[in-house]
Amino acid sequence: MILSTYNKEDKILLAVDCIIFGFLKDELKILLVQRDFEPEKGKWSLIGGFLKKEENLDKAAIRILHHLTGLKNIYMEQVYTFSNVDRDPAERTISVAYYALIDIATHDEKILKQNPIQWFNLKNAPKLIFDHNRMVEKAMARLRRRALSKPIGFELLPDKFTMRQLQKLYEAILDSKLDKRNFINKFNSFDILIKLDEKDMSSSKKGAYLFKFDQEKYNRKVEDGFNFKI
Amino acid sequence: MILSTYNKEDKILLAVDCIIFGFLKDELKILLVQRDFEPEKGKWSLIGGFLKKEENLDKAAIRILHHLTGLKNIYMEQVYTFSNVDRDPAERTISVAYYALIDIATHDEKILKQNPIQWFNLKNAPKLIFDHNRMVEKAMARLRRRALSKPIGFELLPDKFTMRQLQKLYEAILDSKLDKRNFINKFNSFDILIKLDEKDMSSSKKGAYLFKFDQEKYNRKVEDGFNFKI
DNA sequence: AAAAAAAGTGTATTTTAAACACTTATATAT
DNA sequence: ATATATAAGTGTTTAAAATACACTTTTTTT
Repeated sequence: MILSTYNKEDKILLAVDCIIFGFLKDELKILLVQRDFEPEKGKWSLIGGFLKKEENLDKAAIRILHHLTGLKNIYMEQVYTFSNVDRDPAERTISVAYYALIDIATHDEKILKQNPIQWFNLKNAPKLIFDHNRMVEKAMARLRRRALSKPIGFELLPDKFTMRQLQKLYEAILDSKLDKRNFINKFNSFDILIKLDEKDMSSSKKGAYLFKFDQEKYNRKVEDGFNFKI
Repeated sequence: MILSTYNKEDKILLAVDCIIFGFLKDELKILLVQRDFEPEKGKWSLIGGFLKKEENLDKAAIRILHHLTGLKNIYMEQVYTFSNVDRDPAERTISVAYYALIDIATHDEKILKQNPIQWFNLKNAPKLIFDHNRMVEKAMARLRRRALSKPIGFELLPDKFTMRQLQKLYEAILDSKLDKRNFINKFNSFDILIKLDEKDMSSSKKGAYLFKFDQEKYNRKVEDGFNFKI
């Protein structure tokens, strides 16, 4: 900051838009809202709102998500700040994109009480307003990078899940088929799973063992990172 | 964006701060400026300025860098947006950090004509104002990640450079010693270097062959990415 | 009793990373 | 002129990780 003093003329509205990813029935999903004010009223949009003067961006993202979905304690992370001059035709705004990861199975009732909000399969989501599709792409790239460098799943899966569900999650995020045995061997080498005595009978006759994450080891792995090569 | 219409009250000043990395004599450096206005006048700071209403952030970063250093066509990338409420004691501002990579040897004269600007070794740079040290850390983490996933060097080294210089650059960025033979073998496997007939005599009696990047192959590698394991 | 459907499991091969030390060229000092 | 000092240059062996790959188990349904 130099050669430029504070100039009121250049004050601007800052928006926060949330790319909310969920995972259900082997599909990555995204939570969208039907916009209820102009411009672009009625079109599908990311969930968003404006930063208030007395809060920081992380807090704004949490507030906006909570206000519109009732959800609390959700994993969120800042992705990128979008600033094209004409991105919002109504007013010069800049938007900071945040992404969130949600386990739909556990949280669904809460969300769907809210009305104009809806989950879409990422692959056939509608065209969004403004630069929101670019935001989704950028968040998706971030999610992919995250999946390759840290464990993912705790935020997106229910407490108990099968190996197959975990593999399908990775396949959805990385958009590629993985070998069942190699995936399990690899994931087991991270040593962050606890095998339960319980089985999930919903998807096969034999039943599939349920697993949960060892929270402490999981967190340590998130810190340390790893290298998941697909 | 929903349930919240545009509210003038929450307009805010957006700053752009630039973390400018350079490389000279086996050391990573950072370009800092002595702030010439209050608050914190006289203290060392990142180079920065405010976004104008009629430009986007990328353009603002380019303008600010050019205005303060005379430099053009410099590699810049957005890093993160910092928004703590009290980050700037004088006024509620939010700052978007950009990092830039500069080959000091080629550009130095231009920069140093400008007065209160100075290169510091990253390792013994002064304490900076506001949250600028956090910005540097975040940019450094980004630079490290970049070095592990894409070739780096074109932006930071002179056109012609020795293998040793390239290795020292990687060592500085990754903050670890690398084995000379393994580094060369690995880097050669990327097939982006052209060995010249020329030698650099400045650092040894024998002289070291100079290399340059094959621009096209380099760019392709930047696109495709790779996995550089240290 | 046979068929169908998903779960579960291990090994051999290939690729990649890591560890490691001597020779070469040349300027400078004796 | 000879010895010395300095950095450059160069390959191979070993260890670890990734990949490719197919059959058996369990249980329900017919």
